Amino acid sequence: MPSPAGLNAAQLDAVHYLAGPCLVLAGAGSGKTRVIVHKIARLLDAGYAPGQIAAITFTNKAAQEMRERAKQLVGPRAAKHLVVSTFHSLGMRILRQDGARLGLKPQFSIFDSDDVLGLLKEAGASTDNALARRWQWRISGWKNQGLNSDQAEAVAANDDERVAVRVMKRYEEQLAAYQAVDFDDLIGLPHQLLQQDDEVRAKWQDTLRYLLVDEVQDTNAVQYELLKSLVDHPDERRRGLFTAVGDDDQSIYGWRGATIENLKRLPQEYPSLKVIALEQNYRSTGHILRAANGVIANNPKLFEKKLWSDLGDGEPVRVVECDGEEHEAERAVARIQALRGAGGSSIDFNDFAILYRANHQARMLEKALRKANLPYKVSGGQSFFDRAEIRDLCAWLRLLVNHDDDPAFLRAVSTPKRGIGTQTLASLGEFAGRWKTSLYEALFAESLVTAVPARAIGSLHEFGRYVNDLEYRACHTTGAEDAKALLTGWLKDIGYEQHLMDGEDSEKLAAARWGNVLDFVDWIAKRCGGEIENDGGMTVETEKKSVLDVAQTISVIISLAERGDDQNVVTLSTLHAAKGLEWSHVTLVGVNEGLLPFRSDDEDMTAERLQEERRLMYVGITRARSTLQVSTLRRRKKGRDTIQGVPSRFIAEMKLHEVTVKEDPREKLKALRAAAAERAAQAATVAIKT
DNA sequence: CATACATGAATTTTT
DNA sequence: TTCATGTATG
Repeated sequence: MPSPAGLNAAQLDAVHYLAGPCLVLAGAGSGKTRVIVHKIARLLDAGYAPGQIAAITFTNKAAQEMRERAKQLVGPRAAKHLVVSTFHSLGMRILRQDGARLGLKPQFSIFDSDDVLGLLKEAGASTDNALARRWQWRISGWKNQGLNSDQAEAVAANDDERVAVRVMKRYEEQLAAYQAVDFDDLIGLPHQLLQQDDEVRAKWQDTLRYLLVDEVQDTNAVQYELLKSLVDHPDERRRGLFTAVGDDDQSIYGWRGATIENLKRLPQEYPSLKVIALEQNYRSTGHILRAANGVIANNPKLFEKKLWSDLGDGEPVRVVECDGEEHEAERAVARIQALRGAGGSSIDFNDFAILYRANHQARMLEKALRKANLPYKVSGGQSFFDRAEIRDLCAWLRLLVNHDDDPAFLRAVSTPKRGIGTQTLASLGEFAGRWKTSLYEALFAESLVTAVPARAIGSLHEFGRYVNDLEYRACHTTGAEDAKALLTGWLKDIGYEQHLMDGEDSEKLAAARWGNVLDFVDWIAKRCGGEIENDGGMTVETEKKSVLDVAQTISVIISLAERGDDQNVVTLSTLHAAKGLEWSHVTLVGVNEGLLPFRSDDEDMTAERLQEERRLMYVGITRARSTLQVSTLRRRKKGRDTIQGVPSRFIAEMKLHEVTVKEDPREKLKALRAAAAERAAQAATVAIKT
């Protein structure tokens, strides 16, 4: 019985319960974003100011979507002041404002994982990428448990870990010296700050009075603690004003520190916790949902919850047995062609997704799609901001924001090459190390002449002066037009276009890179504001920002890469990257023992691991709206030999009554016809990749 | 001894 | 696709 707002009974309960802590168990496709957005509206009605309501998500994309939907419901005016942000950007906000209490200047840099890798190699005096990755992984794991290097030392279990602890100690020193933080610190440091500083905690508790947390099942230990320190108000009446939304059955990030313990702790630590389950699924048909329920029923339950749908039975789930990966890819493509052919090509490419466990499985699928001339995109490919040219420019911007950001300095100073070689930089680095200053600071030291030859000093000073001047201008340039002029002037000054031409042997590739650079410039200029946003009739004037302001937020914003939602193409995605998305027609490939559930040779499969794999299967199944095809391999490659493929146990768990489809000649014929029609159509759009 | 090319192998990902 | 390792050649 839908309410005027179109919410069902459970959803209404969730929206209207404001009195205390609330946990919403939102099954797949049960309309949880709707609930969050309506709850925001309800909170506004109840007298909360927009700025007192914070909605926390994991990804920028989710935050953006939530803000957008909130805007539609409560209007742009209120939506503008809502705090809708990721854990990390909230952490950044807290640190920028109050990080000084931890000895952090407001302009601190944020190191991304490549910077961190470089730093760790330095800290551990190693050039081995794989080794440094393992350190990075280990150290991040500790940090996600809330451990610093001293505490990690106590738990280090073997020699490898003890080495990692040593590297971590050195790494902590480096970060402090550079006035930099890594992504984990964006959670850990705010938490530490709120713990140790009552004044700051009181201030933030007063600012953010009601918290809505999306995907709680994905929080790690430190994120949970951060939430607690915001929500545990000393005044009993204001304690625990939050709504946590999540689904224990969709917890698939245990391997990166997310812990389902957090969901168990909630009812214990907040005895008055109101638990509401959203069980009506608005996405999938009966066959699909029953298969999903069948699989997940094999996991132990944390909370009782069973999805149902009134969309009818729909099509049965198809299980397809394939000879090998190539055959499987062909059949996945044939399925798309058959459905499109059957629907008179009225079905968009957008409605199809092929999902797999591991990235490398995309290769064969891409090949088959190209051959069939179907447009596609590979989600989870490297982002716009990972490209070398964009990272070059980001390094410059970071250096402007924080002169002590040494990795940024090193990248900027040699991009493009300006007569400052490794020899000079090594001497400068040694000098800076001796005096415990940043490279940039060292550059202006009088005694530098003792360490670096005069000729090199000239180039260094020139660079330093330029950076200084550029910073000054960036700080005083606001508005899109002026920002663009400044940025293009800068690119010209440093001769970046020429640099790209020199560095690339294919002129076409260089031009493509330059195109990215120009996109990037436009993107920054746009964010410098003065922009009129159009919101369904309403126009909102956003504040103008300086180029430096925008530069400050860059490493936390990666939304440009997500463009392409509007392209009408087939999606290829890992199961992990598919979470939260949905398509009418989904094919799950490689549903074999060893692949899904994944089993590695050197680690044995614990019950927890298997359960997470099962949840992954569950996530995959529940992505589908109307049809689902699951394919298995009769033979699959392992190392250099081919082994017999064993269908995944999850297929049996779906409890399907249908017989496995071996090969359907009619489908093949339909596919052939569709393919012929398709051939006349446009060429394949290839994924955004270099 | 160093560089260049070929061959083979590959969890999952965000900030 | 990318990345690392190994072999062969200069």
